[in-house]
Amino acid sequence: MGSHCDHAHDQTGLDAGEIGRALASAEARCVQQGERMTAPRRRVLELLLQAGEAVKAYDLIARYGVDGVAAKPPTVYRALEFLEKTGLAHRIASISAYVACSVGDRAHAAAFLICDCCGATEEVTPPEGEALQQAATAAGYALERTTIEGHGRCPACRVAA
Amino acid sequence: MGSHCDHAHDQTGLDAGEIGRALASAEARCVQQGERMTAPRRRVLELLLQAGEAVKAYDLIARYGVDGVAAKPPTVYRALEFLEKTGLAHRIASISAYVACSVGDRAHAAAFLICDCCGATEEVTPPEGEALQQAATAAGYALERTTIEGHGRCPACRVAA
DNA sequence: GGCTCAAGTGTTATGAGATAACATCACGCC
DNA sequence: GGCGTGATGTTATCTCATAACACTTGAGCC
Repeated sequence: MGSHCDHAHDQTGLDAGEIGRALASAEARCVQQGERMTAPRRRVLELLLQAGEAVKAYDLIARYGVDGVAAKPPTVYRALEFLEKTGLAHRIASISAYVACSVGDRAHAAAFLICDCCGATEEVTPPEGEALQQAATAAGYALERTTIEGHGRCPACRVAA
Repeated sequence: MGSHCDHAHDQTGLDAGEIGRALASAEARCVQQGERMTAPRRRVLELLLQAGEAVKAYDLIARYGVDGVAAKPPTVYRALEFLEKTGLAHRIASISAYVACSVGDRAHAAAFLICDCCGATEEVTPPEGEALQQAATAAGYALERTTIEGHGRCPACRVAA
């Protein structure tokens, strides 16, 4: 699952216990915000947590059913929309993929480092935030959300190959 | 062309003379770099310059033929790939659209401000891409390219509505 | 000139990503 | 228990992008 190159990488996915705790915590956050953590939303978040890396929407669709039965696209896209809105997941526009949020926070701006070799993703607190905000202010723009994504090679892929 | 909201905006497209000069300059750059500015590449760049804002690939496909005849998708996508490679155009990932480069430079990193109201786009020099570069270095990543896009409301759309 | 080969183009077909529309269901509220 | 809102299931379709392959063009070479 998720190795696009031929050299070894650290396992990034969470174990079952960690996933259980993350799901419980996510559910608590939802309740606190007056949102509902329904079955499809929980299932999609679970799949994202299990993957531990960015996942394509149609991969989530394919993995959705416990018995290998695929979901219908809107089921997954609606869940993703919800998870994004509540800050539990993010869309990575430059690769059209989705990833579970790795900071325990509520809805927030995010930035990513993406390895073009193995597909690993790392969420970083948006370092450009302030600089981009300044450019926006200078141009008279009222900034509402940002897409900040850096592509390159992760430590493991730099060493290998 | 390109007004998504009902209030007035400044015209952003270039006039015919400016487009002609921009095309000539682009061609000169290509020759200098040992690249060829062929007919489909010139036509797609012309369409981007005429639009003066971000354009969807299939809008370019539809507008490609002088007599309203659409191009075939690969024709336009290949031209876009070339224009991006040479720094004459950029893809804006968060809205799956393309825009002519507004800086006379050769291939370079770019950042954008995008108005969610009217679709206007403004290219800004990547606000000290150093911040993201620093985060990458700290995480051990070798950064190769960046996607930096800010969404919000342009000056005109802030005033109106 | 004429050869050769790499880069570019035309064309068909298909793969991948995402959403519109509408019927039905589940839950909180009074 | 009835009502209304939000969520879900389902079908169909739309948008975005590329694979594959045949053909053409143009620069460099002899």
